[in-house]
Amino acid sequence: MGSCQHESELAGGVSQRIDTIINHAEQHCKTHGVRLTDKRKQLLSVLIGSEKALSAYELIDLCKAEFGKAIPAMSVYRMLQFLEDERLVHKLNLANKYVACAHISCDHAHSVSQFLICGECSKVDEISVPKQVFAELEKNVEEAGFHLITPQLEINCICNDCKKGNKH
Amino acid sequence: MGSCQHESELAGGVSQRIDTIINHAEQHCKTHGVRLTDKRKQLLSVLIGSEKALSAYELIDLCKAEFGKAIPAMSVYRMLQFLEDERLVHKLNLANKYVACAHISCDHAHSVSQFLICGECSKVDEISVPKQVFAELEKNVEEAGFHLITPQLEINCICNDCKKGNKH
DNA sequence: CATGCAAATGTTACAATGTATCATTTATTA
DNA sequence: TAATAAATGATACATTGTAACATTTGCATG
Ligand SMILES: [Zn+2]
Ligand SMILES: [Zn+2]
Ligand SMILES: [Zn+2]
Ligand SMILES: [Zn+2]
Repeated sequence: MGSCQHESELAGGVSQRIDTIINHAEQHCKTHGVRLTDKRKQLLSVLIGSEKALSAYELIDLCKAEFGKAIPAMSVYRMLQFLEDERLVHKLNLANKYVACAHISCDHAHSVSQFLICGECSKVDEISVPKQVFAELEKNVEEAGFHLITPQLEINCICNDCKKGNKH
Repeated sequence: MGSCQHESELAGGVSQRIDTIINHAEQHCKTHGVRLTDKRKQLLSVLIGSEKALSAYELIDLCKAEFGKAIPAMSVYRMLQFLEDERLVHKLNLANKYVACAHISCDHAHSVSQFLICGECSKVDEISVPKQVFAELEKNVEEAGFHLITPQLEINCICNDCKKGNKH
C-alpha cells in the first residue's frame, strides 16, 4: 500500500483529490480505448466523493443535487455497468450498492479485494486479501466442485463509529 | 464432517431423508421453546428438498405446487426470518435466495460457513471455513476498524456441471 | 461541411423483491 | 370458556432492476 488514494489526504482538499482520481480514470479509459463521457464522469465523481456505498437511486438523487439534472435509472445502471467493466467501480452484491474502486490512482496491481460493509451507515473499506488466505479459500472451492467467478469477498460488518453509537 | 446430511444418501429415498431432517428441526425448536408450525415446516421441507437456493417467490410457487395453497409473500418472508433466526435456513445475500442449513442433523457445532453459489443454476454448497483462515480474515477486519456481524462468506462461483455446459 | 453509422442516452412500461400496516385466525393460558 | 399472545392473511406500496424502442451525440468518411 502507501500510495492508495484513500490513505493520502494531502493539501488541496476533497475536490482536488477527486479531480486527481478522475484524471487517472480518464487516462485509464484512453489507454483502453473506451470513452469516459461527461455523464459517466459525473457518476464516478459522486462515488469517489462518497464515504459510503451508494445505491443506484441514491446516486440519481446525488447527481441531481450536484448537477441539476436527473439521470434516468436505466442510464445509471448502464453507466454503472460500464464503470464496473472498467474496474473503476465495484458493485457490492451484499448491499446492492456501489463504490468507487479504492485503487484507481494506484500503480500497483489490483489484487483480490475484500469489502467491509457497515450495515448501519454503509461505510465501506476495500482491503486486500492476503494471497495465501485466498489460495486456501480457492482450494476449498475447487475441492467442492466449484470454480470462482469474481474473486471478491464481501462481509457484513459494523464500523467502529456505529458500534460506539455515533450518529452520522 | 462425515455425518452431514448432504453427504449421506442412505436407503429410504429423498422423502424419508427430508422427514429425518424435519424431525431434527422439530427437536431443535422444542429445545429452544419456539414453534415449528405447519407452514414453517412446509417451507423448510421445500428448501431441504431443493438442490438449489430458492428466492422467496420461487418458494411460494413450489409450496403452491406441492401443498395446493399459495402463501402470501409477507408470510413467507416472516417465516424465512424465523427459520433464519433458528439457524435452520441461511439467507444468501449475494443471490437474494435461501437455502436450508446443511447441518440441521449434525451434532457437531455450526462453524463459520462459506457458501459457494453457482451463478448459472443456483446450486449451493455450504462448506466450513478453516479456523485459521477465518482468524486471518477477522484480524484484517479489526485492523481496518470494522467488526464482523454475521460470520458467513458468500462467493460467486460456477459449478462443474454448468462449466461443462450441462443443462439442468 | 454534409452525411451516415455506431455508441450513448432517454422514455416508457414493467418485472421482481421486499415491507408497513392493519385485520384475522390460531394457539396458549388463566 | 374468556382473555391474551403468537402467527398468518390482505392490501397497498416502496425499492431495485430491466426490456424494448426512440432519440441524441460523437466520429469517420467523402
Ligand atoms: Zn478496487
Ligand atoms: Zn458505520
Ligand atoms: Zn448452516
Ligand atoms: Zn451450476
